[in-house]
This record gives sequence, C-alpha cells and structure tokens, in this order.
Amino acid sequence: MELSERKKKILQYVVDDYIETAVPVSSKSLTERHLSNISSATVRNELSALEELGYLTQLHTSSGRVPSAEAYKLYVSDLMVKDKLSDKELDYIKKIFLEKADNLEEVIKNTTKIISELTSLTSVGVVSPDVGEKINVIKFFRFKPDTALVLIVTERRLLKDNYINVPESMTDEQLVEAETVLGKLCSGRSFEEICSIKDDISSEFAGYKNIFLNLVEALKVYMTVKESDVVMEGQDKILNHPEYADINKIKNFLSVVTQKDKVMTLLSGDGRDIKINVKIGTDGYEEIPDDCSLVTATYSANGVKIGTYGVIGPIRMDYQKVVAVLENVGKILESILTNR
Amino acid sequence: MELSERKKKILQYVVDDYIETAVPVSSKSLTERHLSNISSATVRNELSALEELGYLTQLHTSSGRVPSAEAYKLYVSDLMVKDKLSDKELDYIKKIFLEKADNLEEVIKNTTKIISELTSLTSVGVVSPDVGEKINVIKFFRFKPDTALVLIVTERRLLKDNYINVPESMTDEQLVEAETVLGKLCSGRSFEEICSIKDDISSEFAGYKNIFLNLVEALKVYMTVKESDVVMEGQDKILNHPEYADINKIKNFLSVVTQKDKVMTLLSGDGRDIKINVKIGTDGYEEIPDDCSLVTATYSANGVKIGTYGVIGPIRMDYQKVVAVLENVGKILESILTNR
DNA sequence: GTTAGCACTCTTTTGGGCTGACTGCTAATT
DNA sequence: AATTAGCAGTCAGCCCAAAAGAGTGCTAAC
Repeated sequence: MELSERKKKILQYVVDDYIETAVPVSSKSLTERHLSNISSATVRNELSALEELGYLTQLHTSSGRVPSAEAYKLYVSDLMVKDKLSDKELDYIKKIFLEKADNLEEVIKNTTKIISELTSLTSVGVVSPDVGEKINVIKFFRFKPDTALVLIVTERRLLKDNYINVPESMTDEQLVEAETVLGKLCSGRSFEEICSIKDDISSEFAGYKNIFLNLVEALKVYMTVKESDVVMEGQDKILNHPEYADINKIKNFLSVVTQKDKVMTLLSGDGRDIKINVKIGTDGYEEIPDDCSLVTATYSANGVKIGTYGVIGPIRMDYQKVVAVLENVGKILESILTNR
Repeated sequence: MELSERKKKILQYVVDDYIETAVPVSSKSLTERHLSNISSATVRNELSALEELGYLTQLHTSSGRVPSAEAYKLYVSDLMVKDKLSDKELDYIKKIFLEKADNLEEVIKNTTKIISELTSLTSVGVVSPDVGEKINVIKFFRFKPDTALVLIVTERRLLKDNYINVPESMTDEQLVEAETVLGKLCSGRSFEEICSIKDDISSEFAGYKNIFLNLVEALKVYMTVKESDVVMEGQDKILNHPEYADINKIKNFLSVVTQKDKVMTLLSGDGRDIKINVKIGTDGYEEIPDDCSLVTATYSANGVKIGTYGVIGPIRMDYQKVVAVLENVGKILESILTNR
C-alpha cells in the first residue's frame, strides 16, 4: 500500500529530526519546525496512522514517536534527500588518496580511514577475494631449505603472504625451473581455472606435480577472505552516540567490531556490484546487534573488484551523509585507480 | 623512609583486597579477613599513617581506603607474592605456540592473543625494529617496469613489505646483477652498518649506487617501528571492569587502544631487556589515561629481540596474574624459538 | 478533513528522611 | 607506649512521595 504524499513528508521529517536530535519526535515539534501550515492535532492523527502501519513506535503512551526499522528502510530508499559533500570534504578525500596509493593494501587502509573520519562512524573494509583474478607472474623465493615464499602478480595486486613446502633435495636451479614451467601453466589464467585443472595436468608439467599441488593450496588461501584482508577504523566512534550510553550495548557492539573474523563474515556476503547496500536492524544478520545498521558499497576499477567498504553504527545514523560519503569515495577512488 | 613490617603487611592486604573487590577497604574488613589478632582501631591508626605517607586515599571522610599509584608501585616491586600459573594455563600457552609459529608475525599475533585471554585485559605487542639485525639475503623482484619488491632475509624473519624505484631502462639481467652485487655488500652486515657505509661505497659497487641508496631508504623503514608492527587484542576487555562504567573513561581508553600509532609510541620506549616493566598511572606517559597501567616485557631468543608485549588496563589490575602470565609466556616462547 | 481544548498517562526531577558503613578521637586498658 | 573499646560525626545510597513536564488520544466544534 502506498502512503499519501503528506504521510511520506511527515515520516521523512520524523526520521530527519530523530536522526538529528536522538529525541522522540512530537507532533508539536513537527509543526513548529516543518509544518507551520497544519495544526499539531492533524499531525497527531497522521502519526497515529503511521504507527498503525508499522513505521513508528512509541516508548510509552505519552512519548513522542521513534522510527521503526521499516521507516529507516523507506527513508533511505525513497524519502531522504541526497546529501552533497562540501568542496572541503571532496578535497580531503582526493588529497589522502593521491598521497599514497602504491598498493592495494594501502589504498584500503586509507579508504576506511577517510570513511570513518567523514562519517564519524566505525568503518570496515575488506578486499574482494582473488577468485576470478588472472595471474600474470608467479615467482618462488626459497628462504629456508624446505620452504619458499610464493609471489603472485595479478592485475590488481602483488600477493606475497604465502609459503609452500619444497623438498629439501630440490636444488635452487630446479626450483627456478619449476617456477618457469608453472609460470607458463598459470599465467593468463584465473585462480579458479588453475584450481580446476588440478588433476589432468599434462605431461609437460608432470615433473612438478607436487609443487603445483602446493601452489594450488596457496592459491586457495587467496580465494576466500582472510582476516588480514579486513580493515577496521574508528571503533571508538560509537561512544559519541547518546543511545550508546549503556555499557552492555557498547560491549555488544565492540565485541563485533574488534574482532576481524566477525566483521569478515559480515562483509563477505555482498560483493555484488558498486551499489550501496543497506542492512538495517538485524535483517537476518545475527552478527550485528539489532539496533545497528551496516551500509556498504563495493568498488571496482577497470572491471576488477577492489573491495567492499562501509560503516557500522547505530540504526539512528546520518544516512544522508553516509551514502554521500560512500558514493563520493567510490567515485574518486575508482577514477584514480582507473587512470593509470 | 622505610615502612614497618606491619605497615607493609597491612598495605599489601589493602591492595590485595582492593584489586579483588574494587571496593574501598575498611579497617573492619581487614581485621576480619586477615588480621584477627589486632583490633580495627589499631588498623585504623595504621591506615591513617599510611594515608599520611601518601600510599592511601579516601574518597570522602567516611569511606574506606583506596591505594594510590605509589602504593601499587610498592606493591608490585616489594609487597605482592608472585603468582604461579596452573598447569592448564601453561598447557594452553604451549598448545597455541606449537600450533603455528611459522613466521614472526604469526607468533606475535598469537602472543598477544594468549596474553589477552589469560589476563582478561587488552594486550598490545610490537616487533622490535631491525636495527641490529644481520642480513642474510637480499632479493629484488620487479613487478612493474619502474618498481621492484625488496625481499630481505634476516636471522629472525623475512621482510617483504617494501618497494624501491628502479630505472625503467634497467634490464632484468642488470637487476639480477645489482642484486648479486648488493647482496655481497650487505650480507653478514647489520642494518645499522649498511646505512653507515652510505657514502664511501667502493668502486666495485659504484655502478649500483642509486639502487643502493634506494635500498638504504628501504632498510631505514625497518629500523623504526611501523604501525604494521603493532598488534592489539581484546580492546573490549576493559568493559568488564566495574570502574570503567563511565562513558568518558571508556572513550578515553579506547581512543588510545584503537589507534596503532598511539600504542606504538607507548611501546617503542622501552626495549631494554627481558625484564618486566611497569608503568603505573601516567608516570609522564601522556598517552595513557592516568588511571591506567601498562605492564610490558621484552622477549628475545638466541640473543635476538623478538618484541615487546604487555597489557594495558585499569590501575586496579591483577598484577600477580599479569606478571605471572608475562613471565611464563616469555619463557615458553623463548624456549620454543631457541630450540630450532 | 481540520482543529482547539482538555483529560489522562507516563517519565523525570526534586527533596526529605532514613540507614549503614566508615572514620577519628578520646579515654581506659594492657 | 602501644592497643583497644566506645561513641560521635560524616557521607553515600536508597526509598518514597510529590510535583513538574511532555505528549498523546479523544471529543466536540468548525
């Protein structure tokens, strides 16, 4: 069922005001602030209808109205007016990105830093796993008799955090040969493809089957999100929100937001596209406290996914700002990474 | 001035009880729990003398006594009886370390995890910088026309987070030669030494002076503590302490303990030796809130410093436990890293 | 459909009074 | 000279009642 224009407007004002003040919104304050042309009694009738429809709740019979999770969803999708960032804020984003953007890891750190800074919320980010990435170069570097570091260059980054076992009997020359042969096998192919050719390895590569299998194991590590791919910033920002005055709530929130594995499962779900993704209330996400929202965006450059970023905060957060920040950070980031 | 034996004993009991209960300690409870042979009035006289001496304070005229920072210091250095860990706890430590100790970074993560777990406090750790480390191998890996990844193997770890610029005109063969030549120059020498030979580079190496200078810059990065060397665990643990019921205190604490750079400056100070190091109250450390303590220990194996680890928490923390954990983690860690 | 007005509900604040947990002091005791 | 019993004094914490304040819902009039 469709809401009347006036109901929409009133609901928008309620959410606006509640986000701004954190105080239940009364009919009187609405007429004073936004609706001087109609009386508070009329507004009261509308409010009580909106409550009936599930968009508003009251803490007790004589308190003002508070938006429900439903109301926030409608607000974000339909009601809210999109915010613009100031030139100062845009310059700040550009400045940070241009300062240092050597490698993907650095970029991610900066991205979450910017987002947390501009939204005054806890921000989280995760690099998309390398599933579909194409491999350019593979290199082995032996640093102990029986282990070698694996270096992999893909289109978007240099992977250098994985070790494989190599037989001690293998000479350095043989390892270089393995590198050349397996390099030939892998380059130009994606992680997925390589893992799938596991068994029917042709005779040309047969001598290096064991090394290859070890390599496949190493590749697999990059195909799922790892804790080290998760970045978090500004975990203390939640304390600036008046509704988080309760120790248990804080504890609850921090127990999610100080543990990478929890944030990981949260973010690994939605890597679909560049669009903004809003989860309000639990929405089936048991990891988030149910008075929290998670707003994320997935960025790409040159058709390659960079990662998913976003904020976690109280359900009463400044969605206008958050969406504006995520959109602009995305635009600027993508343009910087694309032009080079 | 030296305290009488009885005063020491009483002060010890006060600190013991206060750490246990978080409630100001009264003369009556002291006689009931520990001093049944003397009367509460006598204890009152002693308490008031200890207050005079600056070891105890009162919140208001009719409250029990609370230890001052001075009292905690004396307690840790002289008064407290050393705690022993249970076999279960010792086994837990060993289990975790034996599970995974491939590379130094992993070990550090585990160390802080164990410490936080066993003490129920926020724990922090930092790898000691590589200043005095001797280099074994240096390797360049070109992954863009003008940049190469620098791999450095030292006695204790593989460093792989630094890039240098190389001239695009340089062929891969030339780069390999640079690697061999500079490898000869550097291997067996410490970071410090290499940086100091900067200028009077002998003719043999003259052709690679620019690469060498870039390499020196890369080395320098490893000679100071970096944010990525800092690890933190259990930032939410502070919320279990009843004296941290105040939002502002929590905010204060978290603003330190969620920011790596702040923790970094805290820890980079004292890398002297294996001894336990206790900073109680501010003690001139403006980064810590003044109702907090920082207890750290620096570990080594085979004469090589591994890093500095410790806990940050309320001044009223269980020092017996903390010291016991730090000592035992150190012993086990050092023995594991030494025997191999 | 809108509005003024009033009764009603519920939270929050205020303040008094009481209790209980201490201490400090004094005078008596060992 | 050190210890102790006893008592007066202080202060936080709790309970309770009363008052104030903020808002709603409803009704009757416009």
